[in-house]
Amino acid sequence: MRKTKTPLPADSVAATRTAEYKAAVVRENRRVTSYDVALLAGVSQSAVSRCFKPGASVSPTTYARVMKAAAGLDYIPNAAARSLITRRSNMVAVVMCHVANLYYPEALAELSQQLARRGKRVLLFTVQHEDEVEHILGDIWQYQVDGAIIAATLSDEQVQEFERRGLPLVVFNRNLRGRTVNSVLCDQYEAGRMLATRLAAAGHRQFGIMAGPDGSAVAAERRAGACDRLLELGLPPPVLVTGQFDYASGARGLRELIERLGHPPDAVICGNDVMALGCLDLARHELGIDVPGTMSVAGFDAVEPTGWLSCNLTTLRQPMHNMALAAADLLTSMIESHGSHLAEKRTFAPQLVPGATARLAPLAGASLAA
Amino acid sequence: MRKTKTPLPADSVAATRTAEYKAAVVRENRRVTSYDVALLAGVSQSAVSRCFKPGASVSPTTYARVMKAAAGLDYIPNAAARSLITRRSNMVAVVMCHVANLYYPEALAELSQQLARRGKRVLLFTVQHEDEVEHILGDIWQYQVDGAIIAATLSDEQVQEFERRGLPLVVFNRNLRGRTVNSVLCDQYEAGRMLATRLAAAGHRQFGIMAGPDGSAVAAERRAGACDRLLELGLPPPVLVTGQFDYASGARGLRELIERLGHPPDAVICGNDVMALGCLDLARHELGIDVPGTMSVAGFDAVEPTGWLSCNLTTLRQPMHNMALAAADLLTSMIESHGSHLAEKRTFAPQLVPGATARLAPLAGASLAA
DNA sequence: TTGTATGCGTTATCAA
DNA sequence: TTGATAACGCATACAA
Repeated sequence: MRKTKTPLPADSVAATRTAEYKAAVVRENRRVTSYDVALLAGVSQSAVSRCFKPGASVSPTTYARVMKAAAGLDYIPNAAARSLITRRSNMVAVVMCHVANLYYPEALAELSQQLARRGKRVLLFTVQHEDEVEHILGDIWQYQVDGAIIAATLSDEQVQEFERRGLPLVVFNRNLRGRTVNSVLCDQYEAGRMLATRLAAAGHRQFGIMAGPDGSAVAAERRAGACDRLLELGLPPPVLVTGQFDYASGARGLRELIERLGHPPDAVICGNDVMALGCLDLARHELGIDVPGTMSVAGFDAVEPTGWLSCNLTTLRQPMHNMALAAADLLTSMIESHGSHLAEKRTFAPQLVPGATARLAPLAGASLAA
Repeated sequence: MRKTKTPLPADSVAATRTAEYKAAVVRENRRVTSYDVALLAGVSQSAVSRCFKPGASVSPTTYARVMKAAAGLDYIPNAAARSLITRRSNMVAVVMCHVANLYYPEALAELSQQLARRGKRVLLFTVQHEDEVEHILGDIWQYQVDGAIIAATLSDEQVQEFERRGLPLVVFNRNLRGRTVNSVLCDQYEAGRMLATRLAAAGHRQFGIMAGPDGSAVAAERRAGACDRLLELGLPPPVLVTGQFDYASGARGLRELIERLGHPPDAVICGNDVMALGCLDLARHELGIDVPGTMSVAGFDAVEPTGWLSCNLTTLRQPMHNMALAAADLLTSMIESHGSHLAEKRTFAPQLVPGATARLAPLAGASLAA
């Protein structure tokens, strides 16, 4: 204790006491708790707790003293302890497959933002293939998240486990047939149909379809939509190849299409943009094919590079912002309703981005206006 | 109770008891706890706890009984409760600025994977601008993460707060001058120098430098490296413009360069790849400039599209995989050493990706061999 | 190896 | 409005 002739001003005394407290906490290798703050502020621990709960009843003077003590001690409530009793962790598990791919980051960024706006943080689970999801479910249960948004295909058993555990679940961009589960998706089947319709209307007859990998549900639906529509229209059966959703696959796919047909198809519908760009580059820069003069190329997703001059791809956009918003809303609503929320499927329409790599017929509405 | 003439087989009895337990848990609106498992397995709660702790001493029979009971009740230890006592949440905060940008997703995916391998999960904090970081620090303290990896510039005070709270911190790809803080980075200054050197050696004299936004430390270092090197080489002062790291900025920047010079520069060093591609597209497709014949264009990051045929950009690659690995290692080591880990800065060299948008002189070594 | 007892840091209930 | 007290679900020291 330092001795002074004149008594210390109140502020200084407070500062000294605060410093002593902090030293004690460090010495005893503890964390700063609400109890420390209470002691320093001269109130009960529950008073401190109430000060950090919005809308609790505390007198202004108590509040001020507590906040001052808390600030001095760098006190922040411990979310783990809180979640133990409130049963709310304010964390949401987000599961994604290829975060490094071009389309997921946008979804993730939007989700993170929308959830943050609702006071929830994203606990991220990345996985290389969709079938690895099983391995991380255990972690999801452990971490006591308030809910999960999963951009992967779940089995019936897996969905049931969510239900059994009462864990709110939103499936993102996967169409789980036969299961009533909350989901947000872009209508991939319709997207495939739409592209086929518009291309066919422009006079293309021989189609090549370069689908995504076999494991992908999204790929399967886009392919099915396009194929079904072409069949309906009575066009010659399209030639079908598959790729891995990557750039190299796009080039390989086009080579295979040409080999099987003996010539380039009139139009190539690619499973996603990256494949479409691989296809496009090969056609233009290696094979010297006139796109869209003699061959049209289109993709899905409208990822950023498709808007660039040198790409300017014809593609279909998924309204990612709205989808993320919907997912966050659905999940929040489930969390808040404690399971009484009815399962809902929110499907968004894809939006055609004309680009310059495909000849498209004008819309019916446009021709009327002409 | 169902009455049966013959006694139920042991398995069936167990199943019935398990079902009763589950029903009770639901009825009382509780969660399944280690205590429930203990009761069902006929052991103490601590025995259950030990069964879920790797390397604890439990007899095989106890272990088997506990695990059976646990499986029957879908029991999983509660990580929040555990973290309260172990002081480990097994969560790491990752803070990033524009997750939707092309370069971050790769970093995030790598980080998530490397951390998962070490038993840690990523709690994601996304932010629009680097100066918003301040707002999320409070959340970081709350969530009791074991450490943080931050891809944003921190102020001295902010770094000090991490130290004060004893929270392990790794700064990702930001060079915090004057502060001893663990960081992993790619040498952006050297990258700028390298590009200037190689372009100058190929005979380019009049440079345009299209830097990234003013707020970005990475942008500033790349620009400084290039400028300093050009000055050293005694070349005419480069014309300097800035952009926002986006595609549109690249085109705008080139227009501005041409306007200020009266003609295209010999070479444009762009602050990142996306701007470089914007610049390149404008030059080739709108202005009809021969790239790299009369003007060279180069960028930084080697994001995926730069490898595509129609882009094939000359750029510098950051060894993201190694950087993520280093960051995860640094952080784990800090966490495990309880603060005795000495601050370390791990700097990785950028790697030139020649591409086809810039004339580059052969390396000194190559010319010797000739 | 096993069980008992205690504490982690908070919120919630209730009486004052 | 305030304070005492009891959970929340687990891990750990200690005794058996």
